[in-house]
Amino acid sequence: MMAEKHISLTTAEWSLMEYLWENAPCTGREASDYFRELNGWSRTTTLTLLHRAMKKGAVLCDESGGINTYSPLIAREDALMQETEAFLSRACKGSVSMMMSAITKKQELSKEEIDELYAILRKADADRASKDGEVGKHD
Amino acid sequence: MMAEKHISLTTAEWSLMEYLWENAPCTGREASDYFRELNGWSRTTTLTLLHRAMKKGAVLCDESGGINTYSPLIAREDALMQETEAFLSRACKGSVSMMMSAITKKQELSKEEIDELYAILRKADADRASKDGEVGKHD
DNA sequence: TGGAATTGTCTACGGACGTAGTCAGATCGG
DNA sequence: CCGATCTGACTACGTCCGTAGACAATTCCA
Repeated sequence: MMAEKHISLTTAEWSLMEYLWENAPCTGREASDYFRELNGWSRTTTLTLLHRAMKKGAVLCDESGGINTYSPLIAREDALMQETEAFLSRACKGSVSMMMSAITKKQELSKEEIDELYAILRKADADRASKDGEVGKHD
Repeated sequence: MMAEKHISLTTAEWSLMEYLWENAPCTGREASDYFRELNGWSRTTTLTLLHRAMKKGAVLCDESGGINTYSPLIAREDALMQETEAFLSRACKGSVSMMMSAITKKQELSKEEIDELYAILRKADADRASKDGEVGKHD
């Protein structure tokens, strides 16, 4: 398997990628129209971002037709994991609980969110247990 | 209380602050020695970082003695919350669970970590519940 | 007290980023 | 086929960041 390159996205690039992830292959025009609406970016700003993302290997450009179309080359999940890792090591000494602690202090989590988090944890726990061959049980 | 300014720290600054948070008031010499060991930074690099952090309002410099001493002006917790917020909105559309999901997929959480996370969640849950019940208690 | 060592300030430089203008080449409507 | 558009590549510029050298000011030892 290819060695997943470490591609780190800037804030503007996250915005861009977010659009690409949801709007499959799109033309520069479509993207720039969207971001003109959303952020007031000029057409070339969007194009520049698109190019830089290509250079980073985050975006693919199909030049076959008369008009280029762009698509994401990396999965949202991968980008997010990479970003999360960077964040954790930069600000939390790699400690997940330290971060969660900060989050729960800062934000009012809704009951739904808390429930979701429990579910995620249970799954993580199960995965860990099965891997270790243990029988972990939490609820 | 004063309106906590939004101070965002760069990676190098996090490193610096981390040192300050643990080594109370320290001299430039102490800090630069530490970072020369740790990262190979030259003395002026550390000093520059210290100054920039001061300009941002993250660090305080006491110039009373013959030698300046530096201390953090912001709490680790505050910096972390601000950073977390930025991260959440940049890469997770503000969704905590999306982030946790990414984390659990990426890292192998240890049993201890998972337990800690449960504890944090339970506390958040309790806080939320009590708040819904007893309205009107603010300081 | 004078030179040596320490400390502090100022300036710098390359690269990344956000933002965007310019202009040439491709394309479309008539 | 030709001008009006649209598209894309290239260049630009101010700012931040990581990194650090140069040099001035201060302090210390003999």
